[in-house]
Amino acid sequence: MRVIYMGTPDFSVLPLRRIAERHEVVLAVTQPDKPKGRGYKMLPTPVKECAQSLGIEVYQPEKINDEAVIEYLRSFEADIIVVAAYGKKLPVSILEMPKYKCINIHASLLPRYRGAAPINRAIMNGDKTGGVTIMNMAEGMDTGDIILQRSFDISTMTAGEYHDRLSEVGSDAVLEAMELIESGRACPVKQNDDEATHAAKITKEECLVEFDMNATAAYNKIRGLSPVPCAYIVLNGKRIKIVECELSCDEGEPGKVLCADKNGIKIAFVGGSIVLKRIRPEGSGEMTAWAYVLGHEAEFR
RNA sequence: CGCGGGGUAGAGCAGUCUGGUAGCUCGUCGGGCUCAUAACCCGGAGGUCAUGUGGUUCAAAUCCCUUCCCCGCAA
Repeated sequence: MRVIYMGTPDFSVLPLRRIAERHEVVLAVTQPDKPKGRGYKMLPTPVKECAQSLGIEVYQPEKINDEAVIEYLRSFEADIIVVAAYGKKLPVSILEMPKYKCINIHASLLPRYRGAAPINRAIMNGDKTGGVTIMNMAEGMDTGDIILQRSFDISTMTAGEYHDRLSEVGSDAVLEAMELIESGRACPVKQNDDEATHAAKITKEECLVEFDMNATAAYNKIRGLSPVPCAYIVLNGKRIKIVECELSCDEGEPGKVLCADKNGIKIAFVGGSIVLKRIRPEGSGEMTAWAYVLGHEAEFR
């Protein structure tokens, strides 16, 4: 099939590669480069980088809902448009454009976790099962009919691990869905809107983990925010991001450091405690919790 | 030139303000104690203090300047 692929972040890279192996990707649409990162350097989006390395033409319109842009897309005469975390809402004129319309890879088991941050939210809520959905795109946010879903256990994953797994599973699923569509065997199923939940964007304020919360909830929150944007605590006045931690049954006065040794830094929460394993102190890179203790002995005596 | 922190032994840090023999904890190597140990005791190795044949000085990790790299914030 002739495919137009639309996507932006890392999540969208693997599906693009896989699709390009089996189909003719005639254009990759991605967000414009923006000055970002330290020193406001202009950085290409991950999808742009990938597309260029594959020799696929890249298109980065500022505004997607624009007559000239839409005409340009139409000129490629694609059979299908595949969208994976593009980052902007598409107008109906694009959704209806190709013969096989637009399909989307969404990182949740719809109708749960429609919206911006399905991966993080699923882990933060302590879900046991997660997965990916391939659907026909509709006007509403992630409301399209479901072509197929793939689910798996996520009860011990971090958001980062879940993200990577979703990217793989999503790649296989989208190829399968494309086969179904091309052979006319796809039978999309309507979503049950009553079961829909919304996965709101993560705010910075949410990343602060306070000691008066339940230990299990804190554990889920930390996993759900790792490795980005990354949960943090304030210990001895310093912000410390938590990359990896474990749950422990030991109890104590919330906020108290129960022990700090080679296993990590154990801090009491409500109804249990959290053992910090790998952390990222402010102004410094990632290190083991024990290494941090060695360099800040006075604080842990 | 968006704001800020940092580069000192394999790891994490102190020392820099107030220049004057390079320190701490861990690891590592050797030895000891022990039924035994990740515990304890003794000893050792390991640094051109990121960079510059830079500036100031009798003397620079420390003060001034150059370049490179890393990180946090913000987007």
